[in-house]
Amino acid sequence: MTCRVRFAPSPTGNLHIGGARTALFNYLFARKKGGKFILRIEDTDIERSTKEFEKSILEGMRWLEMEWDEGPIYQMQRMDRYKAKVQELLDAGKAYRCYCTAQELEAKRQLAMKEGRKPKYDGKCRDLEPRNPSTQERCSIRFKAPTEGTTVVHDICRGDVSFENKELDDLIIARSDGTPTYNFTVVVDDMDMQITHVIRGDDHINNTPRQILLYEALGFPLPQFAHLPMIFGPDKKKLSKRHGAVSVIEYQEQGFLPSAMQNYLARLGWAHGDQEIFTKEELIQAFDLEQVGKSPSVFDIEKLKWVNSQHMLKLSNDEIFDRTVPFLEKRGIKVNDRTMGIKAVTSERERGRTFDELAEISTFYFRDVIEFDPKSKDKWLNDEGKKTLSVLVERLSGIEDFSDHNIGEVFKKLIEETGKKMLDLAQPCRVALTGTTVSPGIYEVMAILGKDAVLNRFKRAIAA
RNA sequence: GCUCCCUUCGUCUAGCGGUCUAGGACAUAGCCCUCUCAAGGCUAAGAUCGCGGGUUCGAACCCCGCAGGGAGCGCCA
Repeated sequence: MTCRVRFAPSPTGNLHIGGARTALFNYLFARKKGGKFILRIEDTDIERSTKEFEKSILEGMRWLEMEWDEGPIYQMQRMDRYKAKVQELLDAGKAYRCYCTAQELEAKRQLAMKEGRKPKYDGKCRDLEPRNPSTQERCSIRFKAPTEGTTVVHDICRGDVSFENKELDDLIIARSDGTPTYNFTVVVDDMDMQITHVIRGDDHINNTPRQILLYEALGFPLPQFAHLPMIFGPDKKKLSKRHGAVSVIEYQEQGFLPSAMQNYLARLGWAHGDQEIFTKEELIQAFDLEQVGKSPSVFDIEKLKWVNSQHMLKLSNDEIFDRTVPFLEKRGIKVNDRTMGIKAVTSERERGRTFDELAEISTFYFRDVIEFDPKSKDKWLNDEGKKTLSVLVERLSGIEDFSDHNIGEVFKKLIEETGKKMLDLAQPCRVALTGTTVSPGIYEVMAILGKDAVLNRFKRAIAA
């Protein structure tokens, strides 16, 4: 039987880091096994679901290159199917109508907590004589769960986890407005979609025994379960807005590569020996659910940046440039000369760990007027520095072919004549040209900028 | 409170009874390279394997307690 897995986000927020990792593991598993990866939108929370969030989730999926084979399937379009299944359980006596009000239930919950009991439904309506539903009295439908015995979850990642059925209560499968609830729809959907492996976050493990009971009541064979450990923020608390960027699209906006994000996310809770850097193909090849760890991991942006830099190193200069352009444009820079642009960005490529960083440090090439960093200016654009620049203006003007090599010759000659150190020549140039004391090799910078720009910037620095 | 789960350097992790005086990676520090900064190379520091008991000739790995952390306990998903 071919494997069928699904990712089932609810469109009540953007695709966040944790969701993306879950999606990725499903995706990798499906590809590795030659199975199907299905996308399902769990949009039954009408209050909070929006089309915008759904679009954003799909965008995130596409950005991370997790192509789905089927779907998206919308739960809202399957209402009739759920209702039919609820009726089936009702007819079989495996579910019953509950007339308790939400307020009543909430009061009982509070009381139970206060008294140190587990706040579960007391079964008040469980054995009520069935009333005539046509009276239109508001009621929810509850699943009649077994009160004794043990339900064992055979989990691929964590082994066997057992629950006493008496700890589980009669969960509501349909609200009083007739709409089905999560634990019920997941089961019906996974059954109908013939899901073979349910791979999801381990915040769902406590729901799993209930779902197993539902499978049994509905007379369906169980899928395999795999619960993935959570991803935490630096404070070891569940990742949330407080930790900054949680949504994957924000990482796209920060100039990370999809392949790097995949790589980093895959290594959270999973490892393949000592290997750190993986291509997508390598991930698919090496991925194994049984190797997934059990303990939660902390999301570390620094390591993500490093992984990203490693993936950037593999790109061609053209590709690096093309991916940097949007980030230059964000800074109001329009690159007219592509050849020059490629040279400029290439000269900086090892200095940026994301495309956003790369764009930032490359801007000086494209601005007509650069700003001097105050500290750098004080240190290097002093009388001595300006004198040096003046001499250079004179010497450099004489160069016809303004090349790396020829510029270097001028510097060497000047050093020979004056006995000055290279540092004392290079730094004033750097500040004059880039505004800071950090840049690629100074000959290279000059050659890329071109003679006119260099001389203009020198003159402006001397006058500053 | 109750139920379930987790626990190896600051962080991600390797380890699946002897090869562990615990390996790699990020971050940190230093050195090399060098016109600055990166990249790259080398080195250092950093984990009494949460704690306490067992089992065993032998335990990070198996068992039992304890502690800490997390998740769930919704007419949310």
